[in-house]
Amino acid sequence: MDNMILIDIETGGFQVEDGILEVGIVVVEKNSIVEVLHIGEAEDEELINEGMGAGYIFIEENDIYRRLFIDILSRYDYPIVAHNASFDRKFLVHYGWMNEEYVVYDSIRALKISHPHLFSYSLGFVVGYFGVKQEHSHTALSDVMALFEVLQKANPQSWIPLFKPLPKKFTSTAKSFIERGMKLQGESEVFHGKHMVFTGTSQFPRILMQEIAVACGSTVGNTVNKKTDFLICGEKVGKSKIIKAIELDVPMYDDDWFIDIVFKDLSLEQVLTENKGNYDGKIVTEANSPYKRLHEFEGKKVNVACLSLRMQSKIVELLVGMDAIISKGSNAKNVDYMIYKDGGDYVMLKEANERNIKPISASVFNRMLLN
DNA sequence: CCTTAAGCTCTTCTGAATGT
DNA sequence: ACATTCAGAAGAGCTTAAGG
Repeated sequence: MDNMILIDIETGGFQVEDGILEVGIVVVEKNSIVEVLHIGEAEDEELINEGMGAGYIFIEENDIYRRLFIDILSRYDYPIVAHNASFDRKFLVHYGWMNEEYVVYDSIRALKISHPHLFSYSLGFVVGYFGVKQEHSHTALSDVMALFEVLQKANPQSWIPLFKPLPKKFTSTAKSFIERGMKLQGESEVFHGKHMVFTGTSQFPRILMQEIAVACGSTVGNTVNKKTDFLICGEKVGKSKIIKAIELDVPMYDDDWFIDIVFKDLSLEQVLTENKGNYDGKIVTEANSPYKRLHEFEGKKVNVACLSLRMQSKIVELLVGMDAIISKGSNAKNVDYMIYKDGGDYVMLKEANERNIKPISASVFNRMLLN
């Protein structure tokens, strides 16, 4: 993507009501920066490099700044790119700084496609992975400049725009009820000897609709034929079944008609079932692993500390595969290497040199595995 | 020829994970 | 807290083969 408007905002919190403190903007044309703009009003100069908007006043309702931003968008009209763009978009749309129709791309998504095997895609991590120098992280302009550098090095080719925010999904009580499992109660002969076929989606899953029909004395088929007495139609009906029903003069009713009749005699009882969950750790064999085996860790003691649990277990798994000896905890002294979280400022890091420990950030380790 | 059901494909739904 | 993605599961339709 040749032209884009990179942005980053710092806010007062996670919710839109928490307001906007800083906006950083970098306009890019053909891989070069053509305009840089920082919108923010410092209240305390000493705090402004602390990050997360510290030292700045709230500007979300300031019309001069809002116009400044809108002006940039109208002058360039390039797509907006941000790291976790939906977050920035939510704030900017809420305060009328941009229209929700404006085309927005998420750089995390693009980086996931171009570099699929990173441990993390947070800005801090990718900055480390691509060896970008950044002094003041979590300040709007510094972050957006760092994002520019990262994108220069990563050069992602696949950009998929964010969609417009979707309205909240409608979930009826009936629907959430059925998701936990149902048991049919009562007896009925209301459809005794009949043969019926269902099409489309209904308030209840097809299998339950069929079960209800059977409980009422009916038989159930999958295709309409001359034995069929009724075709029960929900939403999004099957074309072929409708055509066949018209052809064979089979009466068609909607699913409400069916439900009204059967629930005069029957009732549904909720049955609690366990959520199965569908997450099973994938088995990664050495043959299909994207990561290299690094022989320099073989038989060495490696300390892993101050990492997120997910990243720690990933790194430990890889190191164990390399026959390294793992030490956990943040006070290991007698080790050969330590792998630490990017951007962390740890006591052990400072002492590493005099203890003859080689420190490696998680992003650099990630890079070693993929090079 | 007719009916049934298995098997395939496509879509929708879901929980978990992840970012700020 | 919330939006979003991901990947697997489930739902539904269509096609086809088998059997009467």
